[in-house]
Amino acid sequence: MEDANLNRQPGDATAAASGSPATRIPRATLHDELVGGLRDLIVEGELTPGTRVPERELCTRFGVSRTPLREALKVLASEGLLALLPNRGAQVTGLTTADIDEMFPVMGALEALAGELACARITDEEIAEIRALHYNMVLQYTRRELPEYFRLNQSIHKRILEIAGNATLTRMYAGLAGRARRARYVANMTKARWDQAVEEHEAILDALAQRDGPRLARILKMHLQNKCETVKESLLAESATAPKTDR
Amino acid sequence: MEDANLNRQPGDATAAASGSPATRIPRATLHDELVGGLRDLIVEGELTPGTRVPERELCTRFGVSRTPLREALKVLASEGLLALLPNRGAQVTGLTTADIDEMFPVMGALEALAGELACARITDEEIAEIRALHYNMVLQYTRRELPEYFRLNQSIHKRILEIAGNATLTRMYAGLAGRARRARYVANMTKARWDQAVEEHEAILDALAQRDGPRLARILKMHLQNKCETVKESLLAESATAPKTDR
DNA sequence: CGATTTACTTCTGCATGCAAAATGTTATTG
DNA sequence: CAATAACATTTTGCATGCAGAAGTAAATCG
Repeated sequence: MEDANLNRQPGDATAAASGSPATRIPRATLHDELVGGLRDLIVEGELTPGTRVPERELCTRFGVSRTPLREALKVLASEGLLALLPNRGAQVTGLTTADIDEMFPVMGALEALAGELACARITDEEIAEIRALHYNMVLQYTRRELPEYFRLNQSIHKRILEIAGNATLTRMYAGLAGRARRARYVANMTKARWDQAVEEHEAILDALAQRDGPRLARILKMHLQNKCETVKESLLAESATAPKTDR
Repeated sequence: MEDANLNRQPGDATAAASGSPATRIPRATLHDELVGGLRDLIVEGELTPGTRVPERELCTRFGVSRTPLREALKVLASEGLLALLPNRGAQVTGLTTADIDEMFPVMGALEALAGELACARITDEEIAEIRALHYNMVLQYTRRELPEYFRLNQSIHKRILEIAGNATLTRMYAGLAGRARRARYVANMTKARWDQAVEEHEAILDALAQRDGPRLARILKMHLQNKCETVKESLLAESATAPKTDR
């Protein structure tokens, strides 16, 4: 139906200028495309927190006019990824440790709920699926393949959310996780933290396999608490090496 | 029906500075004003679910052009209050019992977290404040003053959220509560449900006063479960009397 | 010289314009 | 007379235009 290339009619649609990681997933509508594309730019860190969002530049980048782009900015602002300064445009919000301290307890509560719901609904096949993901993840852990480990880790959490079968829950969690992901803490995770995370994931798998909802909820809540600490450590370490202006 | 024309004047639009604690605060920017105004129209039920949102009409109503109005529509769509149909504009989303079944467990998890956090932070003065709200609410209950009861009820829940001191949590909860409020179940609440709610609120006050976080969490979770049933009953009753077009 | 004022250049926020799609209405056909 | 076709009208989605605010560079003054 639509080209991944977003060329609009008038003459000036300057396609991808400098090397951008690009957005490969074409959404249904231009609006969704822009929201997704911009969100990626923010999460990937291509737009620096604290700096003004270059509206015109992004227009040429995506090959659209300001109207749809600004619509996307408003949406992202409502998600908390941007801050709208009156007469001063949009600004990427930074992640402070205070933000992390707020977000992770909420994510913990949501994941705990997801765990409980999932235990009540999970099929044997799904348990097997999670188990496969888990041991693949453990494999990457032993190989010290951080990126792949991280990807599988995410998959497991995402799959539990899906199994919980609550779209609202999934959406709320995704919103928070999207914001939290900006911290990109993986790079700074210590060995001890990594060991701990894997251990907790063993317990998660176990509780799931036994369909012990309350236990899984407790484990997940704790798991998120530890993740919170990991992210904060990473954030502090990063701000120590690269003292950027945040917010 | 009243006109909500917001006249804009350049240079004058800056916020009403000197901190006046007015109950009705006009939002700082036009964008926020529109988002809030439209959200009210939806929650109040003035825009019927399932029907197309009359873009042009709303423009004249609010006295703005389509650009800022459409920006607001996109935001409300991202909140789930509207659905965007490609080339067919926006449509107010209806609340099905399935939606309710999804939303209330999430709200329960969030309120439970809020209760735990609040117990750890609440001051004696705040306990006294909640107690005052509570017994005022009970008074309205004995008077069968449903609207005022409902308002105070909301105040208590909101206050607990505030005391929890987690802005992210408050925002997420507010988003869900805003959507749920469209059910306007108050009118259809049975006496039994009302009695039960007041009883549970006694327990809430008690747990708060004792700063028993885990207990408060349990109570709130249960409280929300019951609220979920109440809302669904009301929704079914309403759809039986007024069988409108769904979605 | 540093600080302020002034002139100029973006940039933001909103209004308007326009082509394509959707919708509504009348005409036509079997 | 139901169904379809042809046309007119409205609506949507995006581009563009424009006044005013914010930012920037030059000029003036102490």
